[in-house]
Amino acid sequence: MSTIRDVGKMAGVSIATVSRVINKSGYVKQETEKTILQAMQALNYEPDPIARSLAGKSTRTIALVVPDILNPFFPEIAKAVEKEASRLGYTVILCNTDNSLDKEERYFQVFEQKRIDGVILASYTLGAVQIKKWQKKIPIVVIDNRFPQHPTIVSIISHNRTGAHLVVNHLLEQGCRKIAHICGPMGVYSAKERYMGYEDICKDQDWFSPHLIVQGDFQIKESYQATIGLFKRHPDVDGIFAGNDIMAVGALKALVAMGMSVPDEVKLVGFDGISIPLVVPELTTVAQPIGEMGALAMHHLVELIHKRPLASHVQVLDVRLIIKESSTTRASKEFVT
Amino acid sequence: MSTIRDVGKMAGVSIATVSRVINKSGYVKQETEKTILQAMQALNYEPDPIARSLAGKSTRTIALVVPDILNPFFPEIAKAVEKEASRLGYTVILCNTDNSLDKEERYFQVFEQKRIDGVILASYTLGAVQIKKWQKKIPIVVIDNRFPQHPTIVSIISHNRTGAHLVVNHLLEQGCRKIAHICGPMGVYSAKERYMGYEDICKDQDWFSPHLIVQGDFQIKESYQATIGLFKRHPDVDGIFAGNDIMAVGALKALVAMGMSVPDEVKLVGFDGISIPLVVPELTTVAQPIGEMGALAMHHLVELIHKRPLASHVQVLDVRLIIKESSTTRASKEFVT
DNA sequence: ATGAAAGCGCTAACAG
DNA sequence: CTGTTAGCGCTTTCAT
Repeated sequence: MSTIRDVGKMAGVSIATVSRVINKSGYVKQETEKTILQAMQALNYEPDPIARSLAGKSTRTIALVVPDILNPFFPEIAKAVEKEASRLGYTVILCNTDNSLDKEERYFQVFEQKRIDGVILASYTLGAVQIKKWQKKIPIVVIDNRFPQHPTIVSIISHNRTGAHLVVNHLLEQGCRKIAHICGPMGVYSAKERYMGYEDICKDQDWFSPHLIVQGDFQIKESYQATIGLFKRHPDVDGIFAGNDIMAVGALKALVAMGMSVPDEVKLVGFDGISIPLVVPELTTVAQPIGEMGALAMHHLVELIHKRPLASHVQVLDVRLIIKESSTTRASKEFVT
Repeated sequence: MSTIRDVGKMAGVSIATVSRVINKSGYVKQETEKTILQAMQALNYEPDPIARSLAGKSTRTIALVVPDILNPFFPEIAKAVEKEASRLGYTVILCNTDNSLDKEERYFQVFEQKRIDGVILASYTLGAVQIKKWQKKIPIVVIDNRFPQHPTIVSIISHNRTGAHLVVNHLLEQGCRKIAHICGPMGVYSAKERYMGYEDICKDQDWFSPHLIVQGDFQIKESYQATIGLFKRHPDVDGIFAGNDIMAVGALKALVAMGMSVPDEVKLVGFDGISIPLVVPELTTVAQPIGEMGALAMHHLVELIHKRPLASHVQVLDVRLIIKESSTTRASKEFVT
């Protein structure tokens, strides 16, 4: 591996000048620049990122923190973030927290130590106060969560409440007369918004009862149990809005176990729009623009890193209802070839 | 942030001595060490990893290369790798290649440049020759693949052929009389082994025909099409062994689309044992010890990094058949609470 | 427009 | 056992 000194020597200039052309900083005569560029080519020179980091500041590395990489939502985020990062010349380190505050704290310490340039944070455990604390030391973009009381926290989120409206209206159109909701953790903004969206529309229906809302935790298992419990109390539920796709899977499994058919007896809708078709029948869901969220998060993070002002700290993206089999009256059996 | 010099000053010793205690290298008087440790505490000193990397060699960073982070198999690997890496004080950078040779090459160039300590490589596109080329520059552990012709390539894989035997025998026991196989890319060792395992047992059955083997590519979509095609030619197939879980999902969707019931008319088995329950009915599958594979890969990689000899270059792990609903005659409907 | 020189914070001979 | 010193490869004033 050749160094900046080799290039300087070959081009007959000082390393300072070489550095200038590497960084496109300061003035360099066209001609000199050309000579240097040629020398770089000839020597197959690549600036050493570690030395640059030590001398300068940036490590061109960002961290992606997710609560549970096994939930397909996060691989999709990861894919988008990584793609965009790669495009921008950044490297992504992956951090799985298992929803543990402790791990999150430890990671952030590592980030500071390793001089990570920025963090894309998906967390339902870390509070606004902690985030703001770390934010002083390192740029952070929050994804799929927000803190309305703390508008200085940059976040990317989608229209959860509107999405919930889409779900409930769709279910009503499909003829449902008793729609239940399996909600996510109420401490989580997006879960709460989805819940409120459900309530917005349902609370005025004559069949409505608060008992139709059961608590999940964004995991399959809990949702399975919740669904079983729900039907013990309300065997006549004919529509379920699950707070995310994973919980919809749990609900579906419960329904099948109880011998109920989807969508004939109960219609089921999820939320997230994860692209891997999890179940048969395929799930109707509200698709968040996951790829866009990841790319946008990366984009905003870079703006933060360069201390450029952001047009808005909170970006709310549109969602759309993807209607599949789990919520529509079964059509004639056809199959695509 | 305090530096090694601050610590030296405070403890009244040279930076060399401080460095010695940091690295536990060379001799340091007990007493001196204590003083230094105290100074480190007092100053809240943390050695700068970047400076260490520049002066020394290791970056304590490894790369995890996966072909498709959306396939749930890889998040499971990622989780295990990251967990073990984190435990060992390593950071993991995530690289998604979309099965593109080009991207893989580019990533390896970045690894070299960034002085990544090692790579855990899941790839079905990179050939043994390329791997050996890179291996000269950077330690590599291959996961879920192997190159029998090139025993110097360290790899972690499981008993795919045996797993396939388990599947076929199980299907036969369940009364299947015509078992098809949706295989993965024949260039991929594990896919081939699974295929051979299938063939080992099936080729002597009176119903056997090579046309019962259809080509998939480890993706849902292709598998769906393959299944449709298969049944056009062989409507009497009553058992399917899919080369991985994702393809089993594709097959299931096709079967449902064609109006066939699983497991009543056709029994279906996958391979991988991904932990997220993908479909209803739940999939019978051959579980690879995914977590163990990830952890072991990380472990071996660290051995390579430290140039310690490996007991064996190729480690083959046991698999086990997980019997679920997709392959067993439907039992009476009970549900767990 | 270019160069000289002083670091960034640490490791690793080498010398005592 | 400990200190001195020379880098690692680059960025960045400060001169010229």
